[in-house]
Amino acid sequence: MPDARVPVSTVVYDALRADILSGRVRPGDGIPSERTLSERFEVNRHAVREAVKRLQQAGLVQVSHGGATRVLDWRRTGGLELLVDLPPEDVGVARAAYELRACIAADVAARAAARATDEDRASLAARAAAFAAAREHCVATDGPVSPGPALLDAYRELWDVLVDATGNIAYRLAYNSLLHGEDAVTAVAVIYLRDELLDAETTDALVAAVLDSDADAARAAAATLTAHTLTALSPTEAPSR
Amino acid sequence: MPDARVPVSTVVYDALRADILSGRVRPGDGIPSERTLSERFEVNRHAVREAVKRLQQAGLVQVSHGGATRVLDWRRTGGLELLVDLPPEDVGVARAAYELRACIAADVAARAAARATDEDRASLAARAAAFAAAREHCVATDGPVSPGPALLDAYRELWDVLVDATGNIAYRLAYNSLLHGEDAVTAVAVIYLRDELLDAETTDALVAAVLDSDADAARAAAATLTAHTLTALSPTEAPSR
DNA sequence: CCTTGCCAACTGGTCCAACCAGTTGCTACC
DNA sequence: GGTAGCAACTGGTTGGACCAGTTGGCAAGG
Repeated sequence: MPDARVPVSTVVYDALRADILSGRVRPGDGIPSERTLSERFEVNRHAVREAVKRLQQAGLVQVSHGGATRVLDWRRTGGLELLVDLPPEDVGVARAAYELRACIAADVAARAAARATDEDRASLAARAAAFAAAREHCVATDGPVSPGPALLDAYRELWDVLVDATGNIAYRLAYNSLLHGEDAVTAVAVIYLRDELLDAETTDALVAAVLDSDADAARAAAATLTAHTLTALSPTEAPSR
Repeated sequence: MPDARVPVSTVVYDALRADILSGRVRPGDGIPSERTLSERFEVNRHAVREAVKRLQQAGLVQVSHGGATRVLDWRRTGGLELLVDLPPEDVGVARAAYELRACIAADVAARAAARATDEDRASLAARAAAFAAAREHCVATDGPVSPGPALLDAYRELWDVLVDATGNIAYRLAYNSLLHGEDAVTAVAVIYLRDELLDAETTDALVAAVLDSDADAARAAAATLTAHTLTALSPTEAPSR
């Protein structure tokens, strides 16, 4: 049994973050004082302080010396890294995330096609081959119904190269934010991404377009691929706000 | 004179973060022990711990009990919120950020046109009027050469409404990440955004398209607007990676 | 009565000192 | 020479104390 020692400050952080993101405490509310929290969680005040520092770093609370620590409106002050902390059971959140991914992916494909270096193209070809092999193996082993995590990993590595090939650090960081913690939802991600992962034809077209420096074709292929997943996520409904 | 008291933990955090983001310490390197750092910065170990917690939260370091704290490759592990912490003098970073913004803005415009509620449309009309008024005032006061921060604020509020109208929390958070700390660079942002801020015709077309639920026209208008700024940021060069 | 000023009781910020709990590497024993 | 174990690191946690801002009520003055 993995003991999975979790630092007490992390316990406090997770609890407070969950209270804020779930709306149990509302923006403008004050959170209890550090001394009160340290009693409530039965930990030392220093641990509480470390947790509060992290909340502050995440843009969830505003701390003021002498005054109360207030909860901020994370929809206004939070950064993209909060996305993976939102309640994963909310399919609206998932759709929102994949819409953003679709938007960025199309641009990434186009810019990768326009800017990829020879080195990038070589990496892309290698990853594409690995992905194709994984797909073959997956279809042969699991059948076409349920692609495994291995295929998803190979697909991610493919996009990894594309993102790097854009030479744009902002795309890179946004991509990181969208992926962080996705390991926790890999199981469900595979379901949503099924059609996208198994569309070999369009994937090949995407790779070919990038290798051929055809930005428009690359963008179109990326759009087609991501559309599969958006369709899988209740296409007719707008995501919850 | 504003004393601008900065908590010591923030001083340590800023120093360590700068060392990492600037590359003075490389991924895989170990950072000095907490006790060493507390001596070096002449602060208490708890202050160092709070700083390290924030570094950990930002995805810049990996802490392991008993072992050394190692620097991570922030280009792989960092989130979008790091973007505004990157050296602002690097024009490549600015171009990367505005490319991402352009990508998202086009999608935001299209989805806002498709999904805006009557309430959203009313807000949009109000903000559009306020922006137009600010532009008139700006041109009359400062001349067409240098739009002031007030115009930029009005423009941001306009986009604020559009982002909310998409009903997509991911767009909202990404938008937040792109704006955070931009106040620090408002002066330079105004220069880059000049042509975009003063293109009244296209701005009006964008608002009209959203009010008219014309997603394609909204996307096109947004693309035209953001293209102005990308052109201002050395259009012929790819951003530095 | 109302205003004004001060002080006490909060809040967070910082420090010291100690100990617990993992990791690492050298050393001394087998 | 191999290995068990001890020491000397590392981070994790605790307690207590004090400094430094903010807040609100209470009392003295108008």
